[in-house]
Amino acid sequence: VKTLHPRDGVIARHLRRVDLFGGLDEATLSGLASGALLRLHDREERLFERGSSPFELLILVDGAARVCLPGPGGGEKVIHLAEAPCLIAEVPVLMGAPYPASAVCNTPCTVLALPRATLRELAARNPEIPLRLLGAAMERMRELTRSLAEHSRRSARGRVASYLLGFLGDLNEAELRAAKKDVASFLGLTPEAFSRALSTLRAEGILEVEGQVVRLLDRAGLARAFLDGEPGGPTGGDP
Amino acid sequence: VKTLHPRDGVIARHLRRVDLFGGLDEATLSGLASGALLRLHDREERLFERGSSPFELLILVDGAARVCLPGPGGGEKVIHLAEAPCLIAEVPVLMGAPYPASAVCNTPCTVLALPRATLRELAARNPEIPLRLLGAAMERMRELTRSLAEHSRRSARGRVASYLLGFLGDLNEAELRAAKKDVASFLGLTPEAFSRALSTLRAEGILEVEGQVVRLLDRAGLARAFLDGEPGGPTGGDP
DNA sequence: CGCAACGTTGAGTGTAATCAAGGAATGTGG
DNA sequence: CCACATTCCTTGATTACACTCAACGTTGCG
Repeated sequence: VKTLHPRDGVIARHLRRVDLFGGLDEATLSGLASGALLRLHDREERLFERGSSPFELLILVDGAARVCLPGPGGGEKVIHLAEAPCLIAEVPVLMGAPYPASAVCNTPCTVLALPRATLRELAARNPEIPLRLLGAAMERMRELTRSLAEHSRRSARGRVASYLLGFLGDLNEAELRAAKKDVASFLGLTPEAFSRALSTLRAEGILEVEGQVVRLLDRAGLARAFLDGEPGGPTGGDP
Repeated sequence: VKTLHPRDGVIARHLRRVDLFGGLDEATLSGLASGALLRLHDREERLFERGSSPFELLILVDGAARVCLPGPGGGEKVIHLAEAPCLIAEVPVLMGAPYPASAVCNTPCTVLALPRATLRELAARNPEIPLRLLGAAMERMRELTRSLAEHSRRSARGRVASYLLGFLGDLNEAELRAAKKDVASFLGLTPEAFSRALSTLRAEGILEVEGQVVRLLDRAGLARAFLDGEPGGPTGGDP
């Protein structure tokens, strides 16, 4: 870990990139900036530990991290893949409750840390802030329920296709900012099963994989794979 | 649906049974009570629909319900089993965001509905309230992450054991307040797999099942079943 | 009194986990 | 700069588990 002390303008610029703070006025932003710390973390460094108490709001401004629960056999189950710019574990910091999971850097990460005291002070002056944090929490929740439903899908193929569709968005090329084994864990698969699913999709000419870069060749094909294993197929209605 | 208009005292008494409102002062409670509606729902009636916007906070004061996402083949995937007394979907109502899932009564339900306007008004006067709601949201989140991790467990046996341990708590007899097929769905299993898992545990003398009533005979045995299929078993350390 | 939904059991199949091995990539120390 | 170690990724063979399909007993409801 390495803490930087750049001019305030730098921090404010980082803050503006985060959706959460995008629309705030200059005064509030500089207030946030002056209370914040900028830190650099190496790969595999831990941002926080499950069970410990948060004393600052973490904002990932650059890099990627994974949020995971300790698995039974010493392994870990990834429950969230975070990519900058985003907030991490905003709910615990608001509540003062212990972290429900641990976070580890997948790449070198630039993190903005906002002490609870500063956050509360600013929240008191600007009621917009807690509402936005709550909104972020809501988003996280939606994502978790989606993951949960997704895990009930039968085929590995379908789950991988679903993930890639959400991951690629409108682009037809993107980089997995996590080890494949971690993506596999996130999807509730073994690394082998994930690798095989990718191989199949590649063999079908649907995509190309080069290291961590995924290139989409046939969006319709991926959409078809996504529907794989759906019992009823497209449900038209009951006669 | 049937709306009741009991004396205020009745509603306040219901409110006090909910953890969320347990510690509030009389004035606040009666304020809440006067703004609330008491409703009775039949079995299989829907409390709210995925996608629609919440205009009131729902408090389940009696009965049980399931929260579910529409499955692909017309089926449904249960993501939460709610038992009175508890709050339902507190985050959407706070944010004004659409419900991420639907809720259906498993049994006849008594529900207290608190309009958003009333809730906000009270929240403004008593800052304790939004904090408590946030706490409830936090709890829900913790549960979701737990479920997610649980779904990665290999064996149906282990998942069922895990669920029962949490479900029974300190008691050694409790009633599933949901159809077995819904519990199965919640656990990410088919009804058949769930039934078989229960059969196995019963055959081993670990528990008895009578309709929806589960009686625990061998807590240590259930704990052993819970550890079933753990790759490393109890990890002592590396030589 | 039938109808429908649920729950249980049986038999067969398929998919993903497991075990095993080799190759590629990354990072460390001489 | 190169040997070495470690981790990750991939592929193959095998197995085990849960899903599917099917039949039957039961319960509750119209």
